[in-house]
Amino acid sequence: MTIQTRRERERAQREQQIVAAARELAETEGWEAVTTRRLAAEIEYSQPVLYSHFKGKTAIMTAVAVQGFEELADEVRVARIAAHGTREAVAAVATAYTGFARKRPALYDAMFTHAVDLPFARPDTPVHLRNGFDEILQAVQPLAADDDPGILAETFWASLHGLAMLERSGRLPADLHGARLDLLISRFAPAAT
Amino acid sequence: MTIQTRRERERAQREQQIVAAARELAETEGWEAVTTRRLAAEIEYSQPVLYSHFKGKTAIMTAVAVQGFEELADEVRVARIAAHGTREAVAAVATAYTGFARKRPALYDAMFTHAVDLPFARPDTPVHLRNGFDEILQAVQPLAADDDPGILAETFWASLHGLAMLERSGRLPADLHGARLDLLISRFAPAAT
DNA sequence: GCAGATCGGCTAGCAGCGCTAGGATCGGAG
DNA sequence: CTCCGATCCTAGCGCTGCTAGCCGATCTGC
Repeated sequence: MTIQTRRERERAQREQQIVAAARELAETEGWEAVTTRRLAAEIEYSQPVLYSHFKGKTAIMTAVAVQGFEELADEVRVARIAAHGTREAVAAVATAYTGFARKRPALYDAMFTHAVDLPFARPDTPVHLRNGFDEILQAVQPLAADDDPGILAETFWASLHGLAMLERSGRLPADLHGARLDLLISRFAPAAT
Repeated sequence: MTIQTRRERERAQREQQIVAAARELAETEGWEAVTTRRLAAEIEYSQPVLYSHFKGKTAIMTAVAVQGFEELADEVRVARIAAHGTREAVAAVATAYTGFARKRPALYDAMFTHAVDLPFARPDTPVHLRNGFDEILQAVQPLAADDDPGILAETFWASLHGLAMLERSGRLPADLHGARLDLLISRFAPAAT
């Protein structure tokens, strides 16, 4: 009994090690440096061990992405709660969101460019994946007026995501990030609100 | 002389063949199916021939992406010119842009997810890459008010890109695309303009 | 306490990838 | 006719994700 629980604990630990190693490697050297051999060396086990934990490499990347969604939601929540007033909350959320994307590009990539088959926009969407969206929803809800708050949140989210992506790939000059954010907020939360 | 020109012509043709084959393969089976071997078989030459035309596989993908930028700019231009009034032009541009992304997902991916090292947002950005942006700029310019039109166009572009990407990966329900687009336009081009 | 089943992790290898070295072949020039 | 240069191919390198099959350690039943 105890032996078995110890084994399960060790196994769970190792699984976390794998995810952590993948994340760290991706964040320091980019996802193209994350190979199953490299990962195996990092956790000091042989390569096939990875496959007793995950179905494949993409499953490992998905696990990293899920971590990312949790952290992103946390950071956005903290920023939103600290802000006073609707417009400030929206601005705080926007800044936190794009800041996260800029601060952790590899993680953000795992979440939005790679792990494509996560169950989003479905009734069974796990809470971890919904939380980030809910933060945006909370922030922009007062601005909905006649519009559906959900649609509004989706659209605002998409705008933030688009900014993050285009800036990250150098398609938009990075130094004007603040100006773009200001403009976006001015269009969604006009004047004094 | 004539022989040499014939050779050059054939060579240019073959180069176009390669790009066309890469694009078609990507659009029908996805980019993961586009391998240099597959490509070589498609043009009925051996694999190393590809490398006498392009520096590597990514260069081929970049060539496909450039084609995409030209076509996207064309489609957006046609839509914008056909529209009357500022708001209608903005709506037309938005619909054409997101429609292109939905109609040609592989091509759009090559343009924005893969070919990362295209010279954007720099003084020497080639016209092909600027044209699409300029169409957006033309459309939204009248809405700038006190804001910089360039910043406005960048932000609007980012919103469209974000919508396209999130919808494509199933992170936003596809059937509400129109509602999101309407809302976005209502925020950038309010009421009767 | 010991034989047999079970499980966990390893070594080795497969098919496929992007890319390249080196040789054959073929056309034009002297 | 011979040589030379360009063109294209075969073969192969080092890497990838992934898997088959073995082997030792541990757990189970007698």
